This record gives sequence, C-alpha cells and structure tokens, in this order.
Amino acid sequence: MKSCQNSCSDSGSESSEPDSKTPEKYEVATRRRMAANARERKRMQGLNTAFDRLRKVVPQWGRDKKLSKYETLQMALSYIMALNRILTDPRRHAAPHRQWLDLQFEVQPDSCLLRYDHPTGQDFVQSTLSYHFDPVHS
DNA sequence: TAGGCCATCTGGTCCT
DNA sequence: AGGACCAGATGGCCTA
Repeated sequence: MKSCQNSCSDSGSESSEPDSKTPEKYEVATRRRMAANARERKRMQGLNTAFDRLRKVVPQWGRDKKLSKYETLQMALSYIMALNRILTDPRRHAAPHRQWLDLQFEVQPDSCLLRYDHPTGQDFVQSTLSYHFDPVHS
C-alpha cells in the first residue's frame, strides 16, 4: 500500500537522530530501530490476519465492501450478543439441540435477522431475532 | 477536494 | 537488554 514501505522507512530515522556519540553507536541504534520496525510490521500483520478471520465469521450486511476494523469489532459484538440471547432463550431447553443449530441469516440494509425453530407443545415454530449494527459513540 | 481508512515509523512503557 | 505492546504522527490510497 505504502509507496515508500521498506525503502525510505527502513533506512532509519533521519529526523529523530539516535543518541550516537560515535558512528559505531549510531549504527547499532539504527540497526535496533530497523529491527523494531520489522517486528512492529510483523505484529500488525498478525493483528490484521486476526481481523480477516473475524470478518469471515461475522455477517457482512450484504455489501461487497469489506468491513473496516472498527465495524468488524462492532459487528462481532452485536453478533455475539444476539447469539447469546438465543442460547439463553428459556424455550430452548424444551427443544432438541439440533433444532437450535438450524440458524438462518437474513441480511437487511441496517440489521440482521436470525431465524430459528423453537417448540410450542408438539410442533416447532419459527422465530426471528433481529439485531442491529450498533456503533459505540465515544 | 475532503474525509475515512490504513500501513508504517517512532518513542515510551512494561515485562521477562 | 531486548521484545511486546501501545498511542501519536505522517503520508498514501480511495471514494463520495
């Protein structure tokens, strides 16, 4: 993405001069900085990989554009809370487990619908549970 | 062109 | 001492 990645950046910092009294110390400091930069890049790549994995298991609202990191976290939170509401639904205890695994998603423009079956006496009735993308404003 | 999003660099802090 | 983590700064890319 960055045009100057690994070229201008890894050459060390020119603006913030390392405390180097001698060329040797300067070189050591520069080498350490470059190593730290590389570690930081790797760390952030790991973080981004985790975000990608999270995006894959979170509803995408039917849009082709991928969720931003912030949206991904908010969506994951809403999604988990919605699933938790289903799992804690008291009607669930009367149903075979498999029925509660038959979840279906329906994506709306600004919300998501979870469909699932629950028992009413002899029969099963389909219920829906909607949840909304609910960004937290700071 | 402005604003949003992102990658990268950097210095500080904490931990092993 | 060195690595991990974090937050701020900076600059590039993309879209409305």
